[in-house]
Amino acid sequence: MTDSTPKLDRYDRKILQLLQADARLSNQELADRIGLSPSPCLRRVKRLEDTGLIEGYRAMLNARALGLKLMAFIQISMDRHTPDRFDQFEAQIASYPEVLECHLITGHDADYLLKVIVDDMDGFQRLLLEKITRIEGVTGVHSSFVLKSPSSRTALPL
Amino acid sequence: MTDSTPKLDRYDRKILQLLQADARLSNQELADRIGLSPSPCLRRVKRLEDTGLIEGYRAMLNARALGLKLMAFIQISMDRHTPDRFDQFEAQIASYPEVLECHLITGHDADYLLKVIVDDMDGFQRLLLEKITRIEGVTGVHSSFVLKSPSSRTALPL
DNA sequence: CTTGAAATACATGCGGC
DNA sequence: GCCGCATGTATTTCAAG
Repeated sequence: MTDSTPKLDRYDRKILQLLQADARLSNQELADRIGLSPSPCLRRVKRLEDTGLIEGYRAMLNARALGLKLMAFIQISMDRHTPDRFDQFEAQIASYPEVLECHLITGHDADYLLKVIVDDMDGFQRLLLEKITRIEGVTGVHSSFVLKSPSSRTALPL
Repeated sequence: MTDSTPKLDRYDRKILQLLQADARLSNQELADRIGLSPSPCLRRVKRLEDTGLIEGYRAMLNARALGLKLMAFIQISMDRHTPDRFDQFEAQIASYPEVLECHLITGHDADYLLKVIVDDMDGFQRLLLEKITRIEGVTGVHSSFVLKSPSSRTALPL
């Protein structure tokens, strides 16, 4: 589905690396740095966008400067593992902007792992008690608070 | 440190929202959409960049299309909680591009939570056995594999 | 793929409001 | 603080080699 031709030569890889680091590079800059002229460079970027390899360009914001001082991971257990339970849970979760990530996982007693970000403990409490634990089928919840994040990349390894 | 004046009016918020969705918007487009002329719009963007509220602009890539088919979370326990142990661990971890995130957490028996991405189980095994478990002080490791990620945002809630 | 030229769109600074 | 214009620059898009 999301895949296709894994035909990436060194120019494509270079393009991806550079755009992962700075999405606002102009085509000229990009062409210069990969050692190609602007025309083929732009064609490659367009192709990478069209094939879905580049999914988009995002500004990364400083969470703390926005007052989002509390990050946490929440492990969720569900009562039954039926498709409708899961679908409903996922739909609800998708509507909460505080939930940055939701992963269905294997490994221990939990079914989902959520990464959330809120202003403070009060915001966390509201998210947990008024939203997450009220979703049908949620039986267990276990929270871990983030003290610090020594590393956090958006760039995938090439 | 990273904070400062939380003085964000509706224009600033709009700018942040739009750039979070599409970092490649031109200043003109941006100005149009927030209902301001290009000059003050650009001034605001620059200010948001200078104050560190906007940390950068990144291209988001499709991991699966790059052959990165296995994502996992790894919980790490350390033998002793001394600064040098932690510093050394964090420095090592920072040098592994497969580790997308490393969080120092509270909550259960683990000290760190890592989010990693690799090609397949073989790549995971190598990362775990040849790199992570060899770091001094690592005593416990518990892995959870991601089956699917129904939601994954980069945009922070405004 | 490259070069080069034309047309377009852009960022930026200044005066006026 | 904002606007709108003017200017110089950068960018895209074609053509042809």
